[in-house]
Amino acid sequence: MARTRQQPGVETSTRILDAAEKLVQRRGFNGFSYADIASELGITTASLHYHFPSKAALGQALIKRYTTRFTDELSAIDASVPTIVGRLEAYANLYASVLEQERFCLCGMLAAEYDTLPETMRDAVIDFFDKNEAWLTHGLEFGREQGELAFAGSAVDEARLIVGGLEGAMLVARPYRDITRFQAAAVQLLMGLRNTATTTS
Amino acid sequence: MARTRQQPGVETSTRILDAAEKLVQRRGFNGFSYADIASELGITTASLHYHFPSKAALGQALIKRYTTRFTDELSAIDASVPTIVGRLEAYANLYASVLEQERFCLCGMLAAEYDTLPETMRDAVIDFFDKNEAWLTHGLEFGREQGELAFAGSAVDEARLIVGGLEGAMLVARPYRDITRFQAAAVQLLMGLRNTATTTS
DNA sequence: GTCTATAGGCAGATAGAC
DNA sequence: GTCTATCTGCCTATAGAC
Repeated sequence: MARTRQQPGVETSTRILDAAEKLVQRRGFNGFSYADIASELGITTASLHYHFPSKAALGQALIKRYTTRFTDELSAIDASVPTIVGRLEAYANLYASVLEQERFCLCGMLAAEYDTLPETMRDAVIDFFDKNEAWLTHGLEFGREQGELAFAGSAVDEARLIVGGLEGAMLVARPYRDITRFQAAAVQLLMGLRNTATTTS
Repeated sequence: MARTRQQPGVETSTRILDAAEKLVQRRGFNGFSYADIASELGITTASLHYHFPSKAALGQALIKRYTTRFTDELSAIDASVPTIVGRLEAYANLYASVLEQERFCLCGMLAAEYDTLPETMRDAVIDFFDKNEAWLTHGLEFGREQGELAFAGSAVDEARLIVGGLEGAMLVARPYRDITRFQAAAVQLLMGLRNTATTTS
């Protein structure tokens, strides 16, 4: 019915993942069916099973691709943004761009549904959060050593506060359809980290 | 099968709401069925429809009861805890007690599933967050006037940061089955509000 | 790779007896 | 209020033709 325009050069498996990703981020893993993807792509559900034999397999592939894309973007930030404050802002903007598409973080959504997920998907969700936490922790430690940042507790706790804070801000902002709620929270979470004591020009 | 022990004095509708509430908080509104409630209570799904004609009606009743109970607890905090810092700690403990039962906030879960919910449930979810925000905003403003609290931005923004921060901390802590992740985030969110400049004995 | 056809199960919901 | 019986529809998944 509401089929998207054909993209001749794109692999069918990629188009399936794109459609499924959007559906999970908006409706949850338990809130969509193979029929939803099929109607959007103009193929049958039987064809979907050729590419992804089970919904669990599709879900696992979804998280894996999402995590890879995300960590690639983190590497790109490291390579292009010199300051830690700038990197943290770029990190928050990754979340903001998801919200702008009227979606929730894929793994935030799956964290809510965690109890109902197959084991392989659970492990992949944890892996996503572990990698977020590791990247942030490293950046925060480095920023504090450099004197660019200042915060009271441990870098890990600060990293977890940021991940949870951004996920929660997205979660609550979405029903209100108000991106400024997220933006305000992101600013507050990151502003307090700036070291205002020392001289960094 | 896994039927809970009979509670002779408790209304059936109450027992239905209790079972459904637990299921939604653990598995989501799209992650449970009438059959789940029926087997837990030892009655049939047809009986459930006598008490709640549709799943949407059950969901709406669920949120309404949850919100009422929550606001009652907020009133009890106001009546029994003198300091604003103490009230905020008690507020965070409401969330912590949910997590201790291996559950997610009912409305946090429904916020994730928001796009799939019937209209009446959506409005009730928004109402829950509005009431949280209003109570916090009032407390924060009062605390700042009294000199007990100190924070840079507006009270509303600070309130929204706290709601989102606690919801997100719960969301991420649950897959890890690690309550300390939530506790650490809660402490960090509230600690920074203390006014360390003036004299409050 | 994609299709038709279909299996087998579970979903929410209703009618009507007790 | 709770039951049995049943409806209709949707779900994931498979077999086998093209």
